[in-house]
Amino acid sequence: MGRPPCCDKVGIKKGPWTPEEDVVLVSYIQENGPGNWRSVPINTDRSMMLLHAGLMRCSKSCRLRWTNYLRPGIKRGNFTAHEEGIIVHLQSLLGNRWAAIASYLPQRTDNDIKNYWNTHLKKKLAAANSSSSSSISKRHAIFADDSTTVVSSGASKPPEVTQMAIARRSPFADCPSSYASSMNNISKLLDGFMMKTTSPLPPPPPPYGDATYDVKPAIEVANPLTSFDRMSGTGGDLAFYDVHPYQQQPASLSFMEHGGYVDESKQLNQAPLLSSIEDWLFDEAAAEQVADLMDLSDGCCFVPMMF
DNA sequence: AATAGACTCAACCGCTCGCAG
DNA sequence: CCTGCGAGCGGTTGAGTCTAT
Repeated sequence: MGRPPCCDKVGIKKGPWTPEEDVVLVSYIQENGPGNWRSVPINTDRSMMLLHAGLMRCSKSCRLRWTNYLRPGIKRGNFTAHEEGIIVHLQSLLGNRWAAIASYLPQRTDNDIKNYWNTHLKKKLAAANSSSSSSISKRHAIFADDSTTVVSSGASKPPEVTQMAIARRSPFADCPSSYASSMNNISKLLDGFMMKTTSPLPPPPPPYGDATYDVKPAIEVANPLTSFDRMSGTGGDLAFYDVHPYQQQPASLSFMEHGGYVDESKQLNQAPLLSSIEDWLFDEAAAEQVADLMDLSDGCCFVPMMF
């Protein structure tokens, strides 16, 4: 079962992406838009090879790189206590459906959330569980097994319905504006790339959590990525994500037109239907219990509309 | 200072889903 | 309805980094 891997082709590069490759991919997406992986230039070969301007990567790898790293609006670095609470809350509800969880935190990628869960939150919850059998776990029977995929709190509604409601309630309109868009990261990256043409050693990309990496730099006029503002519609202020569930007001659609978050936009058009489990999801008391369980009170910024 | 072990996270792999022909 | 293909998802891996000894 399953199809042969798309990257078996001889000559297709694998492994870490170089800044040069990022630039090539970004340039390509600037021209063709994200999500058009099917329509990437195919060089006489019907395989999924992206052979654009010398980028020898398969489309799968390109898509992953774009969605997990280069996509505009991605927040990188430390997860806030608020985000942790949301993730724990949603994981208990949806199980390891990281894409669904990520749809509620559009600035985080499913990969990022998955990694963070596996490396941080799982341990936190395990420690909390071992120390005390909390009321939250009793109430919802959710933290006993990390691989839980079905919530045992009596939800009869299909997960996708729940997802829709979750997506409708995106709290992003309330998110602080301190998020760094990956556009800025790319801008930095491009700076490095361009400097490379004049200096032998471009500055290495700052490490995770580096404040300078997250602080919005001035995007140089000469930077080809400046047009990302137009493409993404964010204008650098993440207006794209400003989707209030009840306003039903489409955010900037230019990015969606290129295939970004189409699912969410579809979901937003669904009629609101709140099950009891969804009520629980947004139940303030439940969230507080999660926060207590995880001891997330320090610097916590639970958004009032959420919790 | 050197080394081993633990940790992190970007990227890959295998699979399913959905659509087009 | 069947088949093939691209997109997307979740699990896993392994190289790089950090920390403890």
